Amino acid sequence: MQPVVPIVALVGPTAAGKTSLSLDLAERLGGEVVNTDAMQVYRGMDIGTAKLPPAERHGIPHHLLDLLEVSEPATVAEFQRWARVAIAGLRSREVTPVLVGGSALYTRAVLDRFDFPGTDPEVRARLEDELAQVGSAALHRRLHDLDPGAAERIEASNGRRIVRALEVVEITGRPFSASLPVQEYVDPHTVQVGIAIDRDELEPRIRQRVDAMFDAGLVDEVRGLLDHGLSGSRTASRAIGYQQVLAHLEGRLTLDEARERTVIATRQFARRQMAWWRDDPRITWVPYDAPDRVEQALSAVRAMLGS
RNA sequence: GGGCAGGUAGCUCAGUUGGUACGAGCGUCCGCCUGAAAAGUGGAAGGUCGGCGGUUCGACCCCGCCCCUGCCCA
Repeated sequence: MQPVVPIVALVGPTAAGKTSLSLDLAERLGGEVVNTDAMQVYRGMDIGTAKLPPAERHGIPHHLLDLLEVSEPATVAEFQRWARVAIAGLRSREVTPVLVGGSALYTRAVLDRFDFPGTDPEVRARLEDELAQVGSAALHRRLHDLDPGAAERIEASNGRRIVRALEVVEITGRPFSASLPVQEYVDPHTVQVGIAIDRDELEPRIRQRVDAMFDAGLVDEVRGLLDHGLSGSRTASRAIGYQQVLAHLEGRLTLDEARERTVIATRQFARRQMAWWRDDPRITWVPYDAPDRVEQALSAVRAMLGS
């Protein structure tokens, strides 16, 4: 009989200590790390994404890092495919995948039953063009005619989601499901461990981390990525820290403003992250500062395997 | 010491020729989220309008004094 190889996913807000716990978990489980961070997939985005340098990985292989050039757009659907392939590959070798990353949608897209309807660059481009021309309210009215259910759930001001809904309707001829799917793992042998930390405790850590990033040369990193097409990019240039430093390099923010805006954006991001996981009853939460947090996480894994 | 400008939401600022502050952006808080998700987006809370006194039926807006900030003159 084949042993069951679990899928372990570590979630939690930025700056809570996911990376360090992931190393411990992978070590104890004989696993390898699979990144689920939307921005760490970019080559050259290291300091600002808090990417663990190879020398500090304790010899544990890390997957799904450095896959894209900053000029290339990233998408969830594509990431979902990569991640599932990587996970399947590890499990076939009886290696436990330890997923780590702060991108909640990415993580759910990998673990849960998420089906992304296709996309069509031409349709998308045309709709985006229209959005710029007539505005989101007009497109929302059209969506209301074509797909009342979706229009109901999407704000008339959210051009992005309206465009995507119209695209799906046009391509598939079916309504767009404008809400998240049910929380259901693709593979039942999945465990999610969340790092719990109060926002009061997180705030100073975020500030510290941002300061450290700037001190470590974030501005130079961004300057270097300019040659690789960072500023024109659709996704990479929006990353927290990068976006603000870019604004500084373009003279729209002072260095101090860029740093402060980065702290604020990170704090807001952490809030959004927590909102994602708060309503997922499947997550086992361990306090960020619990001395035995590794043990707690491991027992969550054992509990799942034993059940 | 004198002159000028200014003191309105946590911050930066609008505004009312005297009739209950319509405020805005940012921040904060709460929510949404299926191919940009470190993205996008909805809602809410927050103000003794520098202080004291006066004029007036009524002042944040007028008058006086005072305090604070910036600039200029001495």
